[in-house]
Amino acid sequence: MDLTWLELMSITEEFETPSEHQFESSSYQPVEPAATMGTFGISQSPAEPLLPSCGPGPVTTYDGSFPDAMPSCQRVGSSMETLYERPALHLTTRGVPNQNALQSPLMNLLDHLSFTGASSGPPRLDGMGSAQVRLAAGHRETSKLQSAPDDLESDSGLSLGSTPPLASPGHMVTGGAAYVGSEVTQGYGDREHLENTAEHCRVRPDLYYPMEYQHPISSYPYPPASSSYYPVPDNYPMIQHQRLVQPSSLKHQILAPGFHDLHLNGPGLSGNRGASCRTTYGKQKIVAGASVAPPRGDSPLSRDERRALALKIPFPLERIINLPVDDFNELLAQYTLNDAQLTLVRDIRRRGKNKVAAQNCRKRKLENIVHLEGELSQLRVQREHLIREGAEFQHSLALARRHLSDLYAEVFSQLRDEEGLPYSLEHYSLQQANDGSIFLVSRNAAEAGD
DNA sequence: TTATGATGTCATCTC
DNA sequence: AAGAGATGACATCAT
Repeated sequence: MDLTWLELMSITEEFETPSEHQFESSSYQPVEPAATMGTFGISQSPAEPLLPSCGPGPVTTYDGSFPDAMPSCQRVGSSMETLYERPALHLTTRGVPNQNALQSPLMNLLDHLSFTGASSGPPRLDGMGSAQVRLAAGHRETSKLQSAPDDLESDSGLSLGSTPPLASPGHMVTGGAAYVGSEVTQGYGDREHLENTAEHCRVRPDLYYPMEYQHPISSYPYPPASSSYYPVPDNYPMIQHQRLVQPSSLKHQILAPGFHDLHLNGPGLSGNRGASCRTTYGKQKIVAGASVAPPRGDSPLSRDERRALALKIPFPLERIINLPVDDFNELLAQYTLNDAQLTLVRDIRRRGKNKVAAQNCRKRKLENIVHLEGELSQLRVQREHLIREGAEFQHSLALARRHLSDLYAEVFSQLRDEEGLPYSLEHYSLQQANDGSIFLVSRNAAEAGD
């Protein structure tokens, strides 16, 4: 914007110093030097006060369409465009080199503002097969991964919908198999229970509700809000969505037991199972991640989710983040939480809100960039119009001067014949009285103060 | 291996 | 004073 403004200002400066560039070598030279070389001096600029009489009235010849934003320019251009001929092409295009020179950095600037939205494409999941094999067979490896410190894991935070889940049926199947293989042997063999668990955890994407896109599985029956980490928001309508796949199901199927157990049985009962969830996640993440990491938006558990799980936070993260402060405090009052839990809950709330704020901030930033890009385009159009009108103005001005010179020579010739003026034209200068009258004054008299 | 974009998080400011 | 939102800066991850 600043650059464009400077360009526009530079144009006005150009207009103020016209004859240095544009017309000094033009076809009007035989006449113009008469006015500029002191053949006769004009103590007041002759063009402006005399121009209205130079032609039979304004004739608008410019056929371009000007934007509304520049009416004054249009008026100038049309009023100055008198009976004289249209400007030559080399006049109207005079600004082009400047324009190009100035456009280049602007275009370079805009080149960085690419909104192609080129998606990175679906994640590669071809490594999941091997990951699954290892998940099913590698208990030793699992236990090794179990001990991985939490802080070494992703800092990706909550997945509240900022990243559109990427569909991967294979991903789902593999994840489900991994879950079944590891959890059935730990007491989750009941098929109905398993289905309920998977279904239960599919509710998790309702955390996406503040975002623009929604998950398709809202048709699944939501469990009571107090029984899941991922309840449906209180005021969130049940909307049928059209997505055909449920890309996050791997995460939820893998993680279902721990969460389900936590909230069905209350805190304190899910230790090993929660650990098995983390183990499964950790194994999937590390083993599969080496070659084919799961999509970021599909990461099994966020750091805060894992921490909440570890500290047995007895209510869902969604409520922690999205409840109004009064309701949130009321929620906290319903439970007896230790300091660590309270700190974690408040951190989760702060981070969750800030994450949404950051998303909004970035969205606004992009919108601002798009808006400024549009303004820049408009300014470019205006600039081109100004350049074109400036050239036409210069042309009209030159023609007016030429006309005035001819008129002046003609009048002087007439006066000299009628009044018997003793000197040639160059011995006189023009002076204008307060009433606008033009006087022919002898230079000698003028110098003498007469 | 490096560059780049997307996203989360923290610190800080403002309201 | 506390909470929430906005935003720059930085880290991390995926591509």
